[in-house]
Amino acid sequence: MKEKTFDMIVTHAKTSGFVYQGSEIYGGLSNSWDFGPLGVELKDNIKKAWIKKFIQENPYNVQIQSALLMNPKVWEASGHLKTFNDPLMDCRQCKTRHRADHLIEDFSKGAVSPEGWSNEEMMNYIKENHIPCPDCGAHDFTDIRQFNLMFKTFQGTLEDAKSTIYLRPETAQGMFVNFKNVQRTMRKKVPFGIGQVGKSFRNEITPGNFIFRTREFEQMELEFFCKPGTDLEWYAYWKDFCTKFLLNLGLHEENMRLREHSKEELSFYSKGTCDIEYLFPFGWGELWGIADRTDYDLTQHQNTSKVNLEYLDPTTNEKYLPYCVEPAVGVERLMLAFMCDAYDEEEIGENDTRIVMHFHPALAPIKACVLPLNKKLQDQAQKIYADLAQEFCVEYDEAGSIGKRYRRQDAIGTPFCITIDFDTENDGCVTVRNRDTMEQERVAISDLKETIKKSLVF
RNA sequence: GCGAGUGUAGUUCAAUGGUAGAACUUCAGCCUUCCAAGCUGACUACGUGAGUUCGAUUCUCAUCACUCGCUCCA
Repeated sequence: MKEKTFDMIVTHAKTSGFVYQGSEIYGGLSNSWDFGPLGVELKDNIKKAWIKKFIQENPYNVQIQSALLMNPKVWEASGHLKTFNDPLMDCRQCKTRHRADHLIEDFSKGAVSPEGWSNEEMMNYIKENHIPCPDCGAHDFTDIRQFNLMFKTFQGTLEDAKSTIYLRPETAQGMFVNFKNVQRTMRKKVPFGIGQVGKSFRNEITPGNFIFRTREFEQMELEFFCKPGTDLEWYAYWKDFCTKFLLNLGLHEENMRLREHSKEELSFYSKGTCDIEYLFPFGWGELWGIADRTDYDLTQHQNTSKVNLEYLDPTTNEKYLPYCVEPAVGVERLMLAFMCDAYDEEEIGENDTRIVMHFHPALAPIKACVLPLNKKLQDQAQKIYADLAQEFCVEYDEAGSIGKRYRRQDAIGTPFCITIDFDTENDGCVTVRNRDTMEQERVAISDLKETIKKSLVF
């Protein structure tokens, strides 16, 4: 096996129909990506897998789809308007960038907390105290510039401050504001979870690493509500659940690790957070964040909205705000991990290589490709193709030698190649060739669907 | 946003102050009875804009995009 680099994977994704650069014919748009036919299938399969395991097969959870545009009060309550807003300044000498509030905190060794200060106040403090650049020691900062990580837009046609709204920076708040609706209408008892798959937008200062960090991205989040005191149990449960989910879909264990956040690293609302990390070719990167958010979010919304969000436990008659454990993962990020994990460039024989994407069949964009050994067999082959296409995403290919067609499917991760030969008409069988083992097996046409179906279980 | 670098077919690479060659890919045809065969042919590129020049893909500037680093990352 050849060593795989990130470049190889990115190139392969771009040239084989998984991902295209966004708005490419206009010179692109910074860090935007379009998903090609195969990319959409892969992405959808990942989402379907998540929904299957987290919602459909799970007795506790239901899913919702909340609006991308929400009342701005939501972001006031969640803290996003405050903390998604960074005062940044550059050192003109060494060209490094710093957060003004961090400079003040660090300089005063925590004695001064600039929380709630205006930019002028921070700027004045930095000047009066001659705070140097921590990297080069110079006193030559640019003015503070405010970086808001939320995408702003306007509701209605009038662009004034009153109509300012934001694209959601996470899907989670949709679940919190609908906590009561779901609990009541679905007659849910704590513990229960609300999940959502949907797009979020963040004006990241530094996006990059292909589709790893983008400004527009899709999340799969679960907000799991439980009785205070049982949260740590559930926290452990979901950590384990997410890990197994990835392993069952074929992610290599040696490329995964669980990293518990240190106390200093924890978000202000969180009692415990851990990341499932994946070893990308560019290094370890966060894949799945599992956080014990306590009752922070429901408390915030209850206080801001003045709506009582307490849950009445029907067996004990206790009233309380449930605690919340949140496993949150980005779809594109997961997709990238699966692509990196599946990518392989195999050397077979002398001067012969093939690119293989070893996707789990449930994730593979194309489940099978139907190939007539010879063009004379196309009628039979097309019939089989049409039949399979009713249930699965399959392809038909009659161009080039059989070996070449096998390789084409290997490169996009198709688990099965179904070859129709001159015996097919007599014995009703076809050759099924396995992507991973390259082995061939005679299978009756009537058993094809079952063979494919079996492989999709995870 | 700042600093450094990069920008020629779909991909990987050439050449050149007088508008560009190839390999692979793709497509069509011939051939072909299970792992990138062969033959014939076809499509396709100097990121964009301006300047210098008789003439710019080549030089200059701007712009856009990408890569790396920094700040950020619920």
